[in-house]
Amino acid sequence: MKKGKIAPRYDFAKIEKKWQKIWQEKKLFEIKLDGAKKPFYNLMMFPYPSAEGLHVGGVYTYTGVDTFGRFKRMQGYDVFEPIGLDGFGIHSENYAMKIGEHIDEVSKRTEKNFYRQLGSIGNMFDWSRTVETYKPEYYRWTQWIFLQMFKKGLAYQKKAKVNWCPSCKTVLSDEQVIQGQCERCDSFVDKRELKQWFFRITKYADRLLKNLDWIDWPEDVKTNQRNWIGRSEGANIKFKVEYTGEEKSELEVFTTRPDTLFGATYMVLAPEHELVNKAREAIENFDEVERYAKKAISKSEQERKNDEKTKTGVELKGVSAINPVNGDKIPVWVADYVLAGYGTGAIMAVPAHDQRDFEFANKFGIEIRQVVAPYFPAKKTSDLPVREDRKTVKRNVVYGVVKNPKTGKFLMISWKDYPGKSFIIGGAKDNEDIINAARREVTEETGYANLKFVKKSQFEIHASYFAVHKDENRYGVINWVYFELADETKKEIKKEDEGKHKIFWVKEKEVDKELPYTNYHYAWKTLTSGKECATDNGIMINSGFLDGLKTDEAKTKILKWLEKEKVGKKSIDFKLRDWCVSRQRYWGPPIPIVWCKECAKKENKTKVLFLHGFEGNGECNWFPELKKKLEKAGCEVFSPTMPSPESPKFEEWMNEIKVYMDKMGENDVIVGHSLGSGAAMHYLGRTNQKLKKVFLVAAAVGDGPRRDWDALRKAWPTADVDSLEKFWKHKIDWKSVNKSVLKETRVIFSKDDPYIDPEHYKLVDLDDVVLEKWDGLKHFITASCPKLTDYITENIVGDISPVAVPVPDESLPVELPPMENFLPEGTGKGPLARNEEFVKTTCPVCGAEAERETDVSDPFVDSSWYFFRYPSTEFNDNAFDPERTKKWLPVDSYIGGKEHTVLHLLYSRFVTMVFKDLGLIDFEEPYKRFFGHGLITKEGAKMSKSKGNVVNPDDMIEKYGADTTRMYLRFLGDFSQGGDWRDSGVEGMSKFVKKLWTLFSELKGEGVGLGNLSMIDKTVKVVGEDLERLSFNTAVARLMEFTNWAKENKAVFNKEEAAQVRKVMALVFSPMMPHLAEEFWEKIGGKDSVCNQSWPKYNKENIIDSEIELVVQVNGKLRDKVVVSKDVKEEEAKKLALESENVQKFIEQKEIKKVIYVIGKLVNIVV
RNA sequence: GCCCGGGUGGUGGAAUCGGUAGACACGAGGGACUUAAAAUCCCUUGAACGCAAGUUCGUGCGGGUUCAAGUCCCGCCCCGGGCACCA
Repeated sequence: MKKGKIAPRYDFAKIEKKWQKIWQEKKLFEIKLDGAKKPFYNLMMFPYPSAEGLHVGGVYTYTGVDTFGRFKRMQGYDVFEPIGLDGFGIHSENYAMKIGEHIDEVSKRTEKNFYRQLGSIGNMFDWSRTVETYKPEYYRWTQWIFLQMFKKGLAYQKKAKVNWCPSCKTVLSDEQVIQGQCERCDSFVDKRELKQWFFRITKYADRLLKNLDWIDWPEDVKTNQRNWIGRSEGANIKFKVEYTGEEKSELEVFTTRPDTLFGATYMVLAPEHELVNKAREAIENFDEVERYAKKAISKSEQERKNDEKTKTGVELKGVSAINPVNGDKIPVWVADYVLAGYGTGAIMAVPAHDQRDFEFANKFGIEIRQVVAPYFPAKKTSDLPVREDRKTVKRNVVYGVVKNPKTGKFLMISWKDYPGKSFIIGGAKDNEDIINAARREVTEETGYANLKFVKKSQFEIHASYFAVHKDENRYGVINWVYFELADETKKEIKKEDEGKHKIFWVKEKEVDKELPYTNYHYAWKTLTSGKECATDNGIMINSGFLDGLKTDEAKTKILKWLEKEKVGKKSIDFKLRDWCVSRQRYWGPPIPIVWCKECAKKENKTKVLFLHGFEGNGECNWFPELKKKLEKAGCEVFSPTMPSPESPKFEEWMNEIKVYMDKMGENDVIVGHSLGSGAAMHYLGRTNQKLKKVFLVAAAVGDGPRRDWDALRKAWPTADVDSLEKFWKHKIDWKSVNKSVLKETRVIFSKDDPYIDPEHYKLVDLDDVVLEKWDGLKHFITASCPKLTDYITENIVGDISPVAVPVPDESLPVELPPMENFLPEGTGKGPLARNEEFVKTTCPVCGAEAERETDVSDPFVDSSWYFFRYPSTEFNDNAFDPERTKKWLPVDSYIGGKEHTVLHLLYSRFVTMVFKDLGLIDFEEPYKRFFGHGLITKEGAKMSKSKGNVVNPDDMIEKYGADTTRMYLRFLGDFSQGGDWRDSGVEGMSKFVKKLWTLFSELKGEGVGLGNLSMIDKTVKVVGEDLERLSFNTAVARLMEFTNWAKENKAVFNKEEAAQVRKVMALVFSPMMPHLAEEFWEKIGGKDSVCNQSWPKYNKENIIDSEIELVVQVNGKLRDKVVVSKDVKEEEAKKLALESENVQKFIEQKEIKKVIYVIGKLVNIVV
């Protein structure tokens, strides 16, 4: 360096500010979306900013995406790189709660700070098109999407068990529950049954799965999605169920292994299964069964987690199922290892071939029947494979396994011409007892005579191989028999057998190592572990017409049979559940639904069932009057006459009630009079039927002993009091009734009722019960009773559940009202329910007073479509403009963290498919290419505030500048794997950048000329390739090599060479260090901006060196290197290699077997 | 338990199709410049043996295929992430 010409200091702060200002002023990154010739949508995952500011992990992603985007821009694409933020949601809300501020204020501050930080990292964001989910301009369209879903039947409400954190007093989404515990406070979550809104994503399960076959995504991400969707192919099979001697009903199961049907030895129902109650009369141990089922259902997540390992269950005594394939009667159990929500909530258990069934059967001593034999066909690498041209002979084979209890060692044998050691193998004649056969073989071959039988396999193994000595294929049915040596007495071995084999005693641990074939390993494993449960494919045995088939063939055949016999059919099940989008929180888009009672009344279809009493009928008393009133109000009324009302039979009445109840549902009502009331209670106590309300008029529901039946007989000589008494004395299951009546029970009685003592009503054991004590109406046997009929009509019609009316598209958005107090209360309703002004509204259809839905939607809904909005932010008539969307979507490159690869990607794919089905777009996969990057850690540990090892991007940018930070982040590891942040690493990078800065001004071109600039071509080529496949760390390494080369030769370059080096330097560094590159570009007098330049071209010919280094190996080991011309002939190369001095040492006096030449790479001499 | 990643020097990490293992860095050691330090520059740096040329070993462990294995196959171990009684 010449004296006095010291290069100016690298003042990154000044340079970076300067260029950021210029970019903004020139609007360089505000792409003209309509005019773009080569649109390239460069998308990063929607930031979910924390109020604490940008995380260095965020910088890692965004600058990585930007480096790729800038490279694409230099390749001539019109790169659109939008930014926005996903600000709604529980995380922001919780943070605001924690610091005791209002979420609204916090969000404003967060947004400002976040955008400021993002402005400093040097990305080419288009700041004219930001999107924030909590702005009404945006969530208006989120709500609009909800409405389209609703209108298509894809959004619906249902009661569902949701995660409830007792400490946070709120509902949690599945992803906030980690191993049964609340993500925030670690309390164990409960399950609460609440009405929730759902999106019917399951309808798209097949499509979501199938498209994975062709979209350009990393395999691991696709696998994750496949597992989440969880498709399993199998069959639904119907089993007849018998109890109390008759065939009563059917039980349908789902199985993925219909081929194992012959091995089903019991059935298992989920505790919630309806058959548990349906068959209650027949279940001999119903109390026990019920106790078990109820306990299992009410188990908390914590208990479930604790009990997971142990299998529990109760048999339904008196109930059995009939296996359709062989007519076997098999027991039915209820157990909580069967889940109500999957398949049909019931299984056929095949303990021999399912791990869970196996454990269960072992515990409860249920038969285990093997129907699949593990199959081991010989492979070329071990035994000899079957020869098609030879006959096949079946052979029963025994493996005699002998242990010497004194030494703990096992007896093994080795044969000539036979690899490894084995157990004592022998054949058994067809009728021969397997134990005797094994005993005989052991004694014949080893001489040991006193063997104590321990156990034999429950399980046979099949193997096929070609037996050379017999010139035939053998098909072995193998069983093992396990003995212990009683003593070491030996008999003499036959002369002819002597010398053919040797015997050994081998330690238990080493037995496995000695065994040559997989079938031995398998046998040994089952023997030592006791787990004779084969879940893999194999050959069918003990299975009638399936015998001998392989698993796949057997599946096909049994499916055909099931369909032919009409007892089953192919069926596909998914693990994917519908997407719960309700949140009982404040900070989200209100769900745009209005609940209207008037509309409900207009379309009132409430069904009402009248149940008359003893000696009554469907048209008796005040029934006709009530019927008229109810029908006028739109109700559908059933008023049947029960079988023989004058001598009522319990069973007959139950069956008759069922006929009507089967037509009724959750919004319907029963009106019972006298004994009819009692009948209703009995019915509801015996089924899972759900009803809205029950009216019990002059109810006959009390317990028996209080009644004086003899007195009644005397007072009422014409009546069949015997029959009445019998009916009356059945016990009512109040708990079950409570579950059935969703809203309330109204009991109406008169104090002067001659038949029912008012004391009876104290026995009504219900939760929500309204007692109406009236006077002077006796037993309500009167043709007209306006007081009663008006009361009931008003109560039914006035209490119709409102219907969901969608807010009209043009009334959107339903704005989130400002609320001083936005905290959740834990009542199961969101904070919006407290805001009367918000709740009270008018129905958009009928104009009547109505109430707004108070749930808000899941933030995942917001982020499932944001990329549609970016290109269309200026359009206010639709969520996204069709033309714009056609031009810019699907997204060309989507980059984001792997942690979101399941839910977010799946949801946005689903929403895109719905858009397609709505005719809004003509593609159904939103992302052409997805790339999941890894996470960065700090010195090997996860960054977290509590550990105090968080890297603050602001600090880094202040200390080292954005360019150096960007460069270091690119260098610290493979983008897909993530990397480890080291402070010393940034320091090193900082030194490198300073060096580069100095070098750039030192390249003055005052030398004589280097003559060969092929390094430039190589760098341009390789760095370009690396950037294309997002291999940033190697690209940085190449750039460093290039820099080192330039530094070494800085004094040699002539003027022209130096100029070329400087120009390339500005260009190739620009995707990673955009500010610095702009500065370089300006220094060399470049026009325009460096980011508008093309990626440099390289000359292929310059890259190929005229001379190459050829590696010379002897037996694959490096011995020498020779320099040869690039187009050296094979002969010449081999000759040169053999002549090499060092090679001579290794090949002299040895025979050269072979010389291998790999073109342009190496010569390998085999001696 | 199941699924998906991963395991390479003192450290972060390269090695794209089975073909020179350790690119590029950090750190460390030695040296130069300096009164000194910082900064900068130069050299060494997988291990063992050797004055050296060089040789042997070496990519979690044990086998195998191959002229040749970090890379492919079989069986394990460990770490990280996800799912978890899904029939």
